[in-house]
Amino acid sequence: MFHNKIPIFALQFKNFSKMGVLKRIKIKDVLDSGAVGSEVLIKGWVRFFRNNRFIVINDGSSINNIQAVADESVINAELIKKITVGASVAVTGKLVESQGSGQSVEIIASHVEVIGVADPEKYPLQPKKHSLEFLREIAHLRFRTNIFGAVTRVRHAMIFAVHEFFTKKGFVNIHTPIVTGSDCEGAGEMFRVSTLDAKNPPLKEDGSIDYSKDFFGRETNLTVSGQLEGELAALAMSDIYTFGPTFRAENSNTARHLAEFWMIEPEMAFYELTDNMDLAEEFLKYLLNYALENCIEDLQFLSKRQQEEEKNKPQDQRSMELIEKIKFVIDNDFARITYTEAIEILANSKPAKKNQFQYPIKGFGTDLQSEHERFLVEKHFKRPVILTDYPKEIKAFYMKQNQDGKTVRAMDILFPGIGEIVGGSQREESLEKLENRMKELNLPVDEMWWYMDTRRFGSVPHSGFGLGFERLMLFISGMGNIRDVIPFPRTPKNAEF
RNA sequence: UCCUCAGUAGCUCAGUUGGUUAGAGCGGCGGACUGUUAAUCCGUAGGUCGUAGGUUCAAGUCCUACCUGAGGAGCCA
Repeated sequence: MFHNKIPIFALQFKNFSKMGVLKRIKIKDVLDSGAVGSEVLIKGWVRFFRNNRFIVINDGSSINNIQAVADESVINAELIKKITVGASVAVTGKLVESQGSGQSVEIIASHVEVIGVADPEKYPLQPKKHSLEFLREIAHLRFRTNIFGAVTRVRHAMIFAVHEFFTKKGFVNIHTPIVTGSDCEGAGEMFRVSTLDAKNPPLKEDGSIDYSKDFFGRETNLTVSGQLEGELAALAMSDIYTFGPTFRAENSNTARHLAEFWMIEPEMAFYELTDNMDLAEEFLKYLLNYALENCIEDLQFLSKRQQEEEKNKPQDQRSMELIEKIKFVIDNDFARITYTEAIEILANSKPAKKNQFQYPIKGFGTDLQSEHERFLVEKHFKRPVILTDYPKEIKAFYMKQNQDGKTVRAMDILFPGIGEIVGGSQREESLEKLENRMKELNLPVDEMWWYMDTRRFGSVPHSGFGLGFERLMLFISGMGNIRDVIPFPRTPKNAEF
């Protein structure tokens, strides 16, 4: 996806090593080159083998396969038995225009080698549709399917685009710690990290576990967010971002939650809430646009897959066509409203008046539920929505308090079908206000001395947000389950592979 | 964690109010086939019906518990 079309002479030149030996070329490059007449060597895995003659091969470089045509003179009966779905092969031959109708070019094989056989009695992937649930059980092999090939390539493109966007904007990438000693990151249950003997841990006099004997000399966990450390860096480097794994030990069993997921967290000094929203919106649109420009074939395939999956659904429950949906988000401003305005809209909405909300809107202070967010995004505004200025009670301690004494400078971006894709805020830069809020919430101010120091010395207004990378992948791929947009999902009761 | 649904061949599923020997398509295996497109055609093997109890003359089918998965909810990104 990052290669330009290679002119024929270039392909022919790259085709051979200095020793004059034919070099392997990726199938994507062969197809893009259109270098009909060239001698090529391709290597990959057999997807189909038809009529003892047509070997269809994929090497992961493209959603598209290449067909090799092998005469009896090239593959004898013994070799034919080894060419099965899933086997790895190397094919040498001349690239020609195809006589068949399913592909524009194909390779007339002069030599076929089976590199590794795949016992067809045991190989679980058949040339037919498999359920996504079944493929999850064979996650080690599902890269070999069209769907996961496409998702994996798009995922890579998005990773690259994240770094490109921030690099272009002068942001600095920070690796924040994965093992953390702070227990007030306030984002849910954490996984303990310990080298103590689980059956027989050292105890203190009162019978509690003595973590001073543990590896780090204190109780430690896997991080639930790199934000606090990100703030430290931003208050010196100006603009930073993190892109790392995050762990939540919540017993969440949904299509939108993982116990281990990847999060992008930019943190910007001298940014107020509006700057923060502007950046987040620009960022999301950049990523979507990057996908359209670099992954169109994969997106077209994923779009077809989604439509196929949804064809049995009633018309009004079907998703907008994937590429159309992506373009729509790029082309339209996100709606921006305050929490208080959202409550008003919801209170006056049809479902509220007809008592159709499972959780009724009880005015200011009501925590918005999925059904409310969905109404705002999918029914009322019909585009992404940024909600700001939430009641301080339902948000984290570090968010900047507004003058009204009731709300904080938070912002959540809600996407259709996904819900919250971004959560962020302007941070409280006043040492006094931050300390008071932490005391109200019984948070250990002393233990957080390093965090408080940034407010003590040269504090400035600053903001940041977190983007759940897999949620972005859900939106961009049209997949319905977050377990299908990460190679090896970690969820309650599942850490296989 | 809560609610609902599901678990039958390698995969996708059918299996009636409990009643003889549990079926199909795909895949596999054997064979045919030199321009196929999820190739096609002929033949064939393959099942402790999620696990453990229970009800019954009789359980894939009914009951209980547990395991696993899916959809929805909560928590959130």
